[in-house]
Amino acid sequence: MEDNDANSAAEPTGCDGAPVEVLDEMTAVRLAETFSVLSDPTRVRMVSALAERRLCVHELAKALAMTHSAVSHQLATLREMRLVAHTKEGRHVYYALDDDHIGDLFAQGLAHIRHGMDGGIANDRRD
Amino acid sequence: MEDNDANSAAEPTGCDGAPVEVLDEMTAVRLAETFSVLSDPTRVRMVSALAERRLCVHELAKALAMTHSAVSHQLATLREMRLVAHTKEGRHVYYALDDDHIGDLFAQGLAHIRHGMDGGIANDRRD
DNA sequence: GAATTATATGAGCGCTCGCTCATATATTAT
DNA sequence: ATAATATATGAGCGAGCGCTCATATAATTC
Repeated sequence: MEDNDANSAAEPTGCDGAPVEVLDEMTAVRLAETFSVLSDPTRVRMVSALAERRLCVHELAKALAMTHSAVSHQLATLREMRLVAHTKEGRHVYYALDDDHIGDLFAQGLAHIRHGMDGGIANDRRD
Repeated sequence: MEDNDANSAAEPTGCDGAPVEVLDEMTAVRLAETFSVLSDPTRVRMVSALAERRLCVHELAKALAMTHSAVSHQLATLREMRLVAHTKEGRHVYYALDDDHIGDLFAQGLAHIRHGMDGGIANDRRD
């Protein structure tokens, strides 16, 4: 094995050459947590509904065709992440989006999906 | 509190009034799938590295301090989602980002996390 | 040829996640 | 007070995910 060459095997592309810069773990975790909010269809639809106007649990459950419990659990998660604000009025509790990141990411993701995407192929599903 | 009939109870805030617009299920699923890519710290760091330049599995594994197997599995997932392109050169396989959505979302999410919640410029990487 | 390097992949394990179910609490109506 | 409505929450289950381990394939070197 003549390791006199700069490369070991096939390409002079510097496979082990320059150091690779990777996002630090802490930031990666925080980013992942942020994106995790929209990584579930139910939460995506919740955010889409709450982006329109504030809603109580009952409305949300009805709109999403889900049980109150399931909706309440998801809202609790969003609340713990401080992404929604809740206001109690009578026996209703109204929830509203209270974080700009999520709204922005949702809007950008939606725009990307709805528009022509990268390659210019309008029709999808090709495998 | 004038029309005191079918309306349930507490608030005339239109709790059951106007219909709630929710994103359709198919779009919600596609959005969730897109965001799922960045919902894991490992993939976030992979994308951050691949956003810089193309890398082979070996480099990626080294940069992320992970086994080749784990990296290869994740790359397979990204490949199936058509988010990365792979090029075989000799015995190396180089991977590169091949989807604008992911890069954009990554950049925006990172900007939000780093700068609080302003417009979203910033294309800074680690260090 | 055999050995080494680079990557891919199936199986399996532990963990997390989202849901249902049951129950608890709070508010309003009767 | 009792009932009905509205929401919250713990427990638990099934599914999915990310990793490791073992093995397979391909290219390169000896």
